[in-house]
Amino acid sequence: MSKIIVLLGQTGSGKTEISIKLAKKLNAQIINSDKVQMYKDVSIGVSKTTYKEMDGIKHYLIDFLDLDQEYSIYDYQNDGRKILNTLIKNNINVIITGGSALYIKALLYNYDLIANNKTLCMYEDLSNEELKRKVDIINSNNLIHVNNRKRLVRFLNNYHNTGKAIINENNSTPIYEADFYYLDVPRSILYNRINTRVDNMINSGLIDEAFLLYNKNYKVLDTIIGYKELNKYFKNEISLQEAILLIKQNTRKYAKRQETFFKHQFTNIKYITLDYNDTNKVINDIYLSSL
RNA sequence: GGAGCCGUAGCCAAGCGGUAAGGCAUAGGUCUGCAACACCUUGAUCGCCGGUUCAAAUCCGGCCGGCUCCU
Repeated sequence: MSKIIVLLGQTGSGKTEISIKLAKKLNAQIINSDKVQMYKDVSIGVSKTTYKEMDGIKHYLIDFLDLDQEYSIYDYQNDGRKILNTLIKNNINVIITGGSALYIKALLYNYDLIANNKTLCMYEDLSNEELKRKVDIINSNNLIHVNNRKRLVRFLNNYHNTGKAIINENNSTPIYEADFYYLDVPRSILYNRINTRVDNMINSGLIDEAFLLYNKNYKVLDTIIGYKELNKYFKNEISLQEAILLIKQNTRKYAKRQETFFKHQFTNIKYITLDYNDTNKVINDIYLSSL
């Protein structure tokens, strides 16, 4: 019977290396669950796992999307489950790793997602208060904050597309049996790693990579850390120094959000303390605990 | 040596006599669809000393520190 291991960890925690070494040990294959790693043409800024780093381990759902291609969490759920089912059928162990927790949830839990559930109406003529009132009428138990316009709009679109007033119900039943591991790294160490990683990205040519893509005007690039800040620099809105500091800061903030979200969403997590001087120990710990 | 301006939380900054706006950062948190998103919560007694006043970050004097100009 194949095992499913979910390797959680903040950006910069070292998931990639651990996942590949673990895959070798478990004879497993890897499904990527990081939204930005799915895109082609961005590599330095997203720390895309290179072919060399993969070291012969089969990876799925990585480096396959065009930057202007639409791909929703619904698509991911579908594609991911197909792959997962095939691997299970063939008795192959699988490791799921990546920073997009919501994608992992949608993949492994009973999330009812509907195809083509697009945001058709932005409700630009309504104030936050008016939007909130509309949402309250449809579902008085919703916990969406008045100021969270993006979520309010999404709720209303969702309702009109599906007729469902979804509020976080029935989403915590797992469909697949999986073990969750969280690479626990002390805040100060993680932040140092993040800061030096950004410096390394710059030294490895991130500016050139970003500039090339900047000229092609892909909209997603204004949402991806590393590219959105450099875009501001290319537009002469900030200096290079400011852009670099912003990249570091935004990455740290993202890591912080990941931490709260992982801990909040996945209740059966096993925490693994990471010692960077001895990563083999971590791999061994996970390996033994997964048997 | 003289003249002027300035000194408010880690940073930026409002207030100009009635008991410290706001923004950013930090920290904590929320979360079913563009999720590396969006949102919530979070702090000081105002350079120091003295004076005036019922009351001073706000007025006066001295000192310290910074900036600009003049000789």
